[in-house]
Amino acid sequence: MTIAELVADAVSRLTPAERRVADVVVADPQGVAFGTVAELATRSRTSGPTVVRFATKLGLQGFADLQAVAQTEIVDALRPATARIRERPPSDIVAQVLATDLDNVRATLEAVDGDAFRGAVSLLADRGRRVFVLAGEIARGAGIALGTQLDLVRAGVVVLGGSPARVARQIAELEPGDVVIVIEHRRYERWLLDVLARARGAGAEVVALTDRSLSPIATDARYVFVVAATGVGPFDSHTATMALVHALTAGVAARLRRSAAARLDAIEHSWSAGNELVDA
Amino acid sequence: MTIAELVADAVSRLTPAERRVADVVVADPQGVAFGTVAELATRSRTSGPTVVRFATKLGLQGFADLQAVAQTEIVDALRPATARIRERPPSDIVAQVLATDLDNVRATLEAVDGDAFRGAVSLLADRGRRVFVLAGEIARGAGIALGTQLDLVRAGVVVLGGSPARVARQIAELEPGDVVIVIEHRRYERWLLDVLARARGAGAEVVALTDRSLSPIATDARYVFVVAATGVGPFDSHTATMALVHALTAGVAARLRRSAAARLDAIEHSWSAGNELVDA
DNA sequence: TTGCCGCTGGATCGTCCGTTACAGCTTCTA
DNA sequence: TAGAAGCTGTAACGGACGATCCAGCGGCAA
Repeated sequence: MTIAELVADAVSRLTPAERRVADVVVADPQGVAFGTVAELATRSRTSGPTVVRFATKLGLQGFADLQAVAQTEIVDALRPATARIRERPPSDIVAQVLATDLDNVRATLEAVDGDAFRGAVSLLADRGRRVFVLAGEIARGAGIALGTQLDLVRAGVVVLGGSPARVARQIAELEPGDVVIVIEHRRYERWLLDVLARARGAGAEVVALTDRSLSPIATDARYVFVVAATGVGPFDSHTATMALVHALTAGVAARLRRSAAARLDAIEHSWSAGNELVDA
Repeated sequence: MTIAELVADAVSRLTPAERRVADVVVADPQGVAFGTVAELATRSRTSGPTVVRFATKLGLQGFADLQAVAQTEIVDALRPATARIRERPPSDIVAQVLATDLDNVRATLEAVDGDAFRGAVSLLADRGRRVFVLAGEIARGAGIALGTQLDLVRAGVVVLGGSPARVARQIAELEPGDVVIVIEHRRYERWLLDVLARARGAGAEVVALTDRSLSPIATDARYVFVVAATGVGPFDSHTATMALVHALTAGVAARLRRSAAARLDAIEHSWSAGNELVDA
């Protein structure tokens, strides 16, 4: 039962003063959810008792009940399409993924702070700094996508991975000012945290893509981007991570326009010389 | 300033009990907006004073301030998403990626044919068939994501890659009925087409994720999924590919529910035995 | 004009809230 | 091992809240 419906049912039994309360309530249910009796009384130019009587006329116990209804209404409205879809029998997985990932992408990119984005792009586009991509097992796909694309527009990109020994060797080359971009979700892999700590100790600038702002990954990171990763199955979704990678690489490419074009041309030339691509 | 941002800024200065409060607050900002100090204290297994101290550590006057921030956040969130998108300047790359990738995901998943999806899931969930993931340089990130997640729910998953010799050796093991899932966009890599032809010759069932229905990848494939890959920068977007991977793995996990759970438990057990994950 | 009835808001009550002071406890340090 | 510093919850306080009581007011019929 929404507030509007409750009011509509009771409106014929309301006194003039109560009707003024009803007007205010219907026009601004948020005022009921967050406000007090006194506030509502003032806004409707009535009094506390009138507001309480209005609530009881709707069939509720008192103002507290009315407030609870208003709050429930807001929570329902806030619940993303995801939650509503999830309540249905999971017969159509594709539809669920569609709703979930649209929410994920929207939430993730809307949460991106403009300054942080520009800052991260600047770091990644600075050819004086090398870039180390550090991703856990489950985020490795996104990490490799990022590494691959960055590598196409600038030199000095290293995707950390393989054996611990190999990672140690790779990280040993890190110099102060180099960038570590780390992608990892909760249940953080220990080796990854170790490598990250070592990199920080060596003076690396850290850019973090993670699923919670409170993650240990985000601690002391220069820039943090929180990724929405709600998954339909047993796993997190990495769709939003990929969208963020898309944004970052597009940003870097835009920043490096001239030199990136030259680099792409060179790569292109090398490919066609080897006849390694088919255009069909 | 959102609550998540405030918390992120202060998290390093928080005590353990305060951090428990932070977890609850970040996980459920609505609880702050509508709830009370006592409620938050109970839910975070702390006390009233700890909750208040937490609020002051965020730079606020007290809990009342924190609640006001939470309420503002809810009011903002209630405004339609389109209004928020339009607040960004059109030059903003993040906004462009948001619009583009939302379209990509929607177009891709809406174009998925139900029968093809069920058929592909059946193939991938058939533990009698091995699964070979074949992805080009550009799509390797998505391929690895698919391979990693499939590997968590079933055995016999191989991500083809590395040197041509290694791929040749891997593909030599392919038996009729095995599944090759290929992910590649236009300007197809020659070696990939070669491998694909060889696999088909060996009796593989082919599932293709590609950017055009007329692609050589799609020819003679058992099931084809066309991915929308419009990119903002110089590169294709792989966001929609990731969404499709999400759907496929969720489908396979649902189909293999029992055995997948057992396999996940075993993997989980192995992880925790090695103390390789950090939960914080 | 008088008496009645229902509408309305001021005044008051009890409760619960957020806040603060303080003491017990743990954990480092010398 | 003794001491100090910091973390944490209990207890108490002041204030604000919703609910209730009841007097005043206006409209209406006789």
